[in-house]
Amino acid sequence: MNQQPREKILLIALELFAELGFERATVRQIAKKAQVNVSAISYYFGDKVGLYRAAFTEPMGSPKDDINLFNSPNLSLEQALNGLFSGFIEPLKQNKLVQLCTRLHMREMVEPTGLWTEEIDNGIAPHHQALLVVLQKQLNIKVIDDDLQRLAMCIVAMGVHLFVGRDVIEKICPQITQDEAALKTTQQRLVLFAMSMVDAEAMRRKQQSKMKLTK
Amino acid sequence: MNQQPREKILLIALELFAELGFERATVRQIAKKAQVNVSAISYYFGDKVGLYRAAFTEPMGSPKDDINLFNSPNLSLEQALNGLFSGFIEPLKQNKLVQLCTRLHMREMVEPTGLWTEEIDNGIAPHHQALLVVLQKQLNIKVIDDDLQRLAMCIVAMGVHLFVGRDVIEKICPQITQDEAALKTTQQRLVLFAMSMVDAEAMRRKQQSKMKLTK
DNA sequence: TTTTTATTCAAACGCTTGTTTGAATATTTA
DNA sequence: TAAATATTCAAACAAGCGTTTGAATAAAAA
Repeated sequence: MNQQPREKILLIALELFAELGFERATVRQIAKKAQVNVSAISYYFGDKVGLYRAAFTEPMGSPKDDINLFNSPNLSLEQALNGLFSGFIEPLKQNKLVQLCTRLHMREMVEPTGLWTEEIDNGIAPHHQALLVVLQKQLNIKVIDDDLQRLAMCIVAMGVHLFVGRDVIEKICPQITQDEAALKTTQQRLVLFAMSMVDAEAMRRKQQSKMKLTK
Repeated sequence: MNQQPREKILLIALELFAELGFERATVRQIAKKAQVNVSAISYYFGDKVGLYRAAFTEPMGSPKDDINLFNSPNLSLEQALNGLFSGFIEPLKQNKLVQLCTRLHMREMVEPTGLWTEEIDNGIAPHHQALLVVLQKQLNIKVIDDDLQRLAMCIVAMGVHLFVGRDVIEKICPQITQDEAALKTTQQRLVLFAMSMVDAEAMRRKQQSKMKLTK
């Protein structure tokens, strides 16, 4: 019976950290809701930071697999973008735990506790790099330049906004994420828009090089 | 000499609230940095919440003017989008105070204290509505539907991401927002991408209605 | 069973928080 | 100048925080 209270604390902590943030969520509150004594937290996790770290790290499986969703060499641009955006869309329809995890991660963006910089290095930066390579291939560019960075950033922005702008979306247009059908359509639109952006960038580069030649 | 200490407290509070958030920024810290006694805060603002409210509200002028940047009836789509995105880009190059205000506002998105919902109603929703009307005109649509909402949301997402994704941008591609020239180019790209998205949506609608006819 | 280990618990600790107090000082008003 | 008002200040307050304690209890090992 070692696992039971520890896991219970961990889940409740995840909930409260995600909902309230690190400071607002108190250890007494967590202990009470998890129906354990306050000291159980120190007992199992050392201190509050240790608990936060565990809640932030443990529930999520290793995220190394899903990078292949848009990284595989023989993927079309549309397939790659679908893989990219499904990474944003899927959590929105999956179980509560995943939602809590993502919410906690989003929280780290504005309220960095230090784990966020690790997350950028280990999670986001590789993803972004993979996307850059996909776009680089698609646009047939030799070196990754600032404009490609801009394109990539704008593409991921649409996915990120589904989480970060959740409050706004729920107030202004909750329909677009309310159920699985709506989310599916939303994903299709994201892919469509991203592809149109890639096209626009390709066109712009063509015109730019033409301008250089005539000059 | 009534104004001096009050304004000083207000500015320091804005800085610390923006940097640390409401909880982490303590009144003692604010008082010390503003070189006033702790009780001066209660004296001028009642309590910490009152100070936060003042720091959140007072420094920003009324935002009713800039909605016309993309709302005026005789604007082209490109002009309207330029107006929209300049609202995101300008703060990034303007003085520190505006940056602090926007950072504080962004903070409210993830760490809502209640002022955020007001902000959505009074600031964001009207802007979004205005954008919807612009897009509606451009696409020649009778009623605003979910897909138009998706388009609008994706467009603003690119602007929002410049603030929300600041940490990521500064780690992965700081060049795209580092100086005024880079920001100018970034704004141009945002407009370009947004227009391509509008085009894509127009095309999609055309094909969709064609599909319906043939069916 | 006895011993050892693991877990729970109420209580307390030290610290920081936001806020208040009441006297001291500066400023304005009469 | 004298009275009244506005502002500053060090000190204290109660409350909540994360954490620790040491005894009580449960579980496992001998």
